[in-house]
Amino acid sequence: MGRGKIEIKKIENTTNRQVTYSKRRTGIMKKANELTVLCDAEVSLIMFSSTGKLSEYCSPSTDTKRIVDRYEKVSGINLWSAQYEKMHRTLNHLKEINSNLRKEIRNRIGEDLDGLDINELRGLEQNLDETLKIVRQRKYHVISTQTETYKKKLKNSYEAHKGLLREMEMNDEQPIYGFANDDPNYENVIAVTNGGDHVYEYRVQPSQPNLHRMGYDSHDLRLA
Amino acid sequence: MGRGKIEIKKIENTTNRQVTYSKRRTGIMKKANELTVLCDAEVSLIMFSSTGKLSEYCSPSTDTKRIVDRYEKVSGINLWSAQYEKMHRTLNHLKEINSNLRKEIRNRIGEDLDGLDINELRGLEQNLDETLKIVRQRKYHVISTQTETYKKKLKNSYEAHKGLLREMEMNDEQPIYGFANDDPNYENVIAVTNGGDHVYEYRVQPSQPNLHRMGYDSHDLRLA
DNA sequence: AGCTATTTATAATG
DNA sequence: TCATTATAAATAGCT
Repeated sequence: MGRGKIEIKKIENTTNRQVTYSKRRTGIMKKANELTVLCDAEVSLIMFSSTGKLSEYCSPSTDTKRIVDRYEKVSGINLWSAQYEKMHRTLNHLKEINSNLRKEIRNRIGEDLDGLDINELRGLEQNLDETLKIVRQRKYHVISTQTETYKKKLKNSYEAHKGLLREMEMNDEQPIYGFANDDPNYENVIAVTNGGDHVYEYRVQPSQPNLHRMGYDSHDLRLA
Repeated sequence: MGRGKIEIKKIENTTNRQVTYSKRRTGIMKKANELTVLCDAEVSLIMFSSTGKLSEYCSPSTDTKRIVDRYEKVSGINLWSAQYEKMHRTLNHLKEINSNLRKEIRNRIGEDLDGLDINELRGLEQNLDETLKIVRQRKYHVISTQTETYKKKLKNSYEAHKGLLREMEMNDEQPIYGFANDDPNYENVIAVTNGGDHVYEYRVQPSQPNLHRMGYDSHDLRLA
């Protein structure tokens, strides 16, 4: 429909193409609107020119989002909402799990115990008792491992020192620095480093037990 | 463009409207395709007739989802993906929290202690110790409350019995059933009910401490 | 669904 | 980009 018939294939002349795009874009939008009004239809028309420019028509009674939603439902083609729904369910599931986890932790720091019956309380008590034993075991293990390390370091230090002294004695036969005897009891030195168990028991005791002020980090128990 | 000019307003005759819809639908889809080919454009056209029937055109080089995604990006109008992105971030955040909560619970049941340093172990130990005290306190409170209730019930029972006996005595002056004396020690009866603390301490001891087999429910600690 | 008179869209041009 | 116009294309009314 014009001064001459044209073949339907890409217009290679850029200017020409853009002019044609502009004219036909207007035309198709007019057609879309006429379809909407005459036939009581809902139409969504989205166009990108070859330069990337966006043009849009949508029936005034609705909006693009609703059309696309309806399109998804009717076509069964799954653009987003199914994924979205699934994610939403996952999200709520996770929230519930987290809420339960927080509740359990609260119980395990001695809060919200009112909801537990006598059997649950007994179970929790025994459980805490067992855990306490395990934690103490672990603590003693760590302490003794550290102590062994210190002992070895100190022993190495002593051996090195003794070696240096011998070297000096060999050089001028006049020892100046050295231990009082040849068999120094470095176990005694270590005893000070090791101290006693009470050293490790030192803690600030808040009047209200509050994990957040303590060395062992508790995660925020409020709901996210 | 037809035998007569028509006004652009809703066609009230249903048959007529549907015929016109069908014709113009074909027309606009042809236009959309011509625009795509001639001008190298991307076009998405979604139509719903007044009867709810869906028709669609989309440029062959792409698909509706990609067009709508691009539409969202370019227009800044937020149909799905922004919400989707936001939800995705929330989901990951929740997963992280979940993981941390599980880790904390594992620590609090004596697992995965290898990752904790000596200070954290000490904190955890003290914390568990305090919680244990609170739980025991709560347990004793529940036990004594229950005991009080039992005492009251038993006392009421006894009073009722005594009342009945008096009634019978008044009726035939020949008591048949009754307590051995007028001041029965129902405290003794209760002592059996109450038992001792050891009664409540009864628990199965699994060789490997495992919360799942125990009375106090622990939530599944695997990642969801 | 076809036909065709007529309207409408638009290609070429200025 | 805008206006004009000759012509192609779309389609309203009819069968």
